[in-house]
Amino acid sequence: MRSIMTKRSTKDRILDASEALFARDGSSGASLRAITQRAKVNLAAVHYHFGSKDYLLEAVLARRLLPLNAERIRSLEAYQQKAGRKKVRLENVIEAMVGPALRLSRDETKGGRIFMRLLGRLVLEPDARVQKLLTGQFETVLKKFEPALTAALPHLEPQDFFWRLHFLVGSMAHTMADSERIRLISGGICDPDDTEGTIQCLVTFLCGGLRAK
Amino acid sequence: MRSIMTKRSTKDRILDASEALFARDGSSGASLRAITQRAKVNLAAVHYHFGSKDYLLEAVLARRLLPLNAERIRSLEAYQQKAGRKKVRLENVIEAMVGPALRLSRDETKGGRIFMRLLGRLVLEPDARVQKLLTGQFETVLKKFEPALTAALPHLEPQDFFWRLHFLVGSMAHTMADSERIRLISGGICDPDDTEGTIQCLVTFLCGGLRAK
DNA sequence: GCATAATTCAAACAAACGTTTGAACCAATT
DNA sequence: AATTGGTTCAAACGTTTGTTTGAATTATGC
Repeated sequence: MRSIMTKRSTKDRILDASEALFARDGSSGASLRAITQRAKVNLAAVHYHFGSKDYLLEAVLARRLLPLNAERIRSLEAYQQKAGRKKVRLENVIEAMVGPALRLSRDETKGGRIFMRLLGRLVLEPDARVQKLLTGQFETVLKKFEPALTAALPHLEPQDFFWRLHFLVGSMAHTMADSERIRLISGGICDPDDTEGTIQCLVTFLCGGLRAK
Repeated sequence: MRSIMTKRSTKDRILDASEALFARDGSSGASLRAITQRAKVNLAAVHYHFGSKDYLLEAVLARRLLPLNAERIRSLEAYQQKAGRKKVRLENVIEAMVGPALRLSRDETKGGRIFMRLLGRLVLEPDARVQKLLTGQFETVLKKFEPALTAALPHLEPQDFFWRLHFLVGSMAHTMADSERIRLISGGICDPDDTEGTIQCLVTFLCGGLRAK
């Protein structure tokens, strides 16, 4: 089996269906019955493979988030190596931060905007377990990026530094999570499917904001 | 009645409790039983006064959103009047856009961060009725702001213009909705309770980003 | 103070929820 | 061929859900 007609496993089918329905209906709005029906899987399979609905949500997150953050760090290290003993340009640091995330958010074979919409929703969900998982992930990334960022922005006071980092996260999250509204509001002028164009546009905006005044 | 010991009406008590629980648990996670219990009101009162859970959510939104957008437009018009026949500075246009929203998000007597958290959650909820209400509100505001914005950013091509507007919304929404994480991540350096400081910091960042390149 | 309307109340409704159970199935090992 | 361990299945568990009902209560107009 699984040679050419690669039939996805029960676990994967549940993860895919959960990702889609958690994103569309929220973590409490999506029912296990709807999920298992979409996955063409028995209702009890969720508890057999994941233990509970909460653990299922955790698994959905971990599947995408761990590779994403690994890729961010890998990308930053590549820029650092290319820069040698010089410091990395701000544009490159920001690209390493938002590029992988935006590429993931546009890669439909890896959840794409579906997962990003879910992520956007969960950021504001005060469920303790989810919050711990998310902020833990973010702090891991921040730890790696902070030296390069402060080096590229030497004149920025700590207070402004963190605030602007906060604004950065907002722009990035909003762009990842909500990719169709921009098309609507711009009257079709902006194309969120042009991933690299979007990234470049976002990086320019963010660097302008970070360097301001 | 209602002279000094101003006892809030059943309707208002329901709205307040709904706002809090919709924000904390999501629009499907918050149950009418939890809401009516918090409001110290009979379960059937929701259907008597609002018709259904969906209409209740609409009422919760309308109560804050209509005055907010009116205030934004009022503020922009005040800057326009002060500028006379000269064009309004970008900083002032942006302040008129994000200032009222951030002040509302910090005004606990008017829902404050509770309402903003709810708003942040609903932006990503694809429920048709909610989406129509939200984008309708935003377009009303955008119609009023677009001339002043393009005048203040004459060198920006339409595509960049709309993208950066999109990024602006993201930063603003994230700052309004999630006011405690910044304190945590900055290690206490940033104080989201300093509303005017936050606004100024955000305006600086956004103007830098909008003017970039 | 009576009649009429507006509001509140406890109780019940069917439907949907997450979770559990125990038997059935299937692929491999002995 | 029998046995084992992992997996799937239909059915049921007890709660909780949004909503409805009809009577009780309170406020309003005359």
